[in-house]
Amino acid sequence: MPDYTPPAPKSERILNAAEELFALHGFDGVTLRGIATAAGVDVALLNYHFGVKKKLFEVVFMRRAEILNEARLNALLEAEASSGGRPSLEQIVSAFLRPIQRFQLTGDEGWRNYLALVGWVNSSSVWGEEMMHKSFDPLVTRFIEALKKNMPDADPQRIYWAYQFFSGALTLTLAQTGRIGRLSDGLCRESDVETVYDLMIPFVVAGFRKLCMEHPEGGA
Amino acid sequence: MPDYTPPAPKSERILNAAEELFALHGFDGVTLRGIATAAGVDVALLNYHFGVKKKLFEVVFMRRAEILNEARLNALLEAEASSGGRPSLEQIVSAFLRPIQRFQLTGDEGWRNYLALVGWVNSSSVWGEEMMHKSFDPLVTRFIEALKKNMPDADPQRIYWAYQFFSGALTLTLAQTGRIGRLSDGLCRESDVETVYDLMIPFVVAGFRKLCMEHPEGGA
DNA sequence: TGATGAATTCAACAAATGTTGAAAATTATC
DNA sequence: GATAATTTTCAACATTTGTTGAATTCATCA
Repeated sequence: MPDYTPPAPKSERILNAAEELFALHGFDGVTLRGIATAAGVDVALLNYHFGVKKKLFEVVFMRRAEILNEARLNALLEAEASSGGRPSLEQIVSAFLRPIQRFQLTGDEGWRNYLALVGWVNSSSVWGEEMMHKSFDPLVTRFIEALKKNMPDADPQRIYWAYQFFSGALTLTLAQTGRIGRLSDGLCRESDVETVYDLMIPFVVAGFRKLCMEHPEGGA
Repeated sequence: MPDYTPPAPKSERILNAAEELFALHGFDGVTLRGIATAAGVDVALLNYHFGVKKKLFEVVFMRRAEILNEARLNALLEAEASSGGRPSLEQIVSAFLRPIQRFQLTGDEGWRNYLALVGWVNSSSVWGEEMMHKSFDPLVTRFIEALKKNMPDADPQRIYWAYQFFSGALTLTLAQTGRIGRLSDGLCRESDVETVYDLMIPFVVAGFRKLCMEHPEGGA
């Protein structure tokens, strides 16, 4: 007989339904009534708990961002600790990706939806920028510092660009568009979380090395 | 005194306005009245020329797809011809990217908007899939065949995944989110089309090499 | 039990949306 | 220059949208 007050389940059902629908259709493609129906509550309850629509979206977006940021930061700190402050490129990139994989491997539908949502927001030109900046850029800046330290001779511009390519490769995969499945005629599945990061990490690391650790005149 | 009948300018103004607004806000974030106002025409004209909203979007999306596909195919054919049917990895990747750069370098606002729109659709889970598939996958399949031929010993799965990462890196950059500018504090600008492909090509080529041309047990 | 406050639903609002049919204007054809 | 066809606008429609205030249910606790 636990004596804690269980959190109001309906407000969480709203957030979960909103998470899924926003991930599928984006901000403007979702109606408050659609969320309410999916959550099995009245429309007015959304306003009662979370205010206007945009505020609801922000709550959904921030809810798991902090958890993910903390997991990533811990992974980076651990990599730095276990390497005497000199983590390898693989370790840095892995610290950025493996926590995501861990959350996906739990099978939690919510995390899958959330990560697809991040993929969506990251590619959304107008107001995705503000939200990505506020919720992720502090941590990203920390990772980029680690990259700069790992490659002190690299042109910072190249590190930023390599990160941009890295970020694009990641977020497209998170977005769960199903395109690679169709393109490969079922040979590859985006849901194959077990192996995708085993491929993404070497791909990205090789790109970083080429871009940041070789001189431009390095050969054909 | 030219005797050709000039194409109805208003229907093109509609397409251009729609192109820009869809690229900025996505399908559901744009209203027909917003497009009509931006184009300086009446709302009903959109239905008259292009039918329902989704049809208008498809026209916008297909309009430049064929041009881009043709330019890319020609670039690939040229690379194959100039190499005796054995283009290098750099040549294949360049044939995929340089035509995009060429269109961007013309300074044509329409192409910039269109390419941002492609970036948006590519990351959009639900109905982006169908449109990307119909308009781009035939050409993409052709490129993947060239990649397979270039790396005959590679596991096809790895080629598809490497292409997925490639595609993500490209489309995030096309999406023009402005994020890298903010992250790098103005050091890098997405609009710097002159140099971004000079970096993207070696990044991607190195990733392909690592993933598809080395044995999995290849070293730490 | 009864009273207080929070959580939830009901009903409805004004505004905006996609779409359409008829009228007006423009262009092409003879 | 009259007629037909195309293009464009006008005005309005039925829905849907986000949002809100009042009413109702539920939980807490003296």
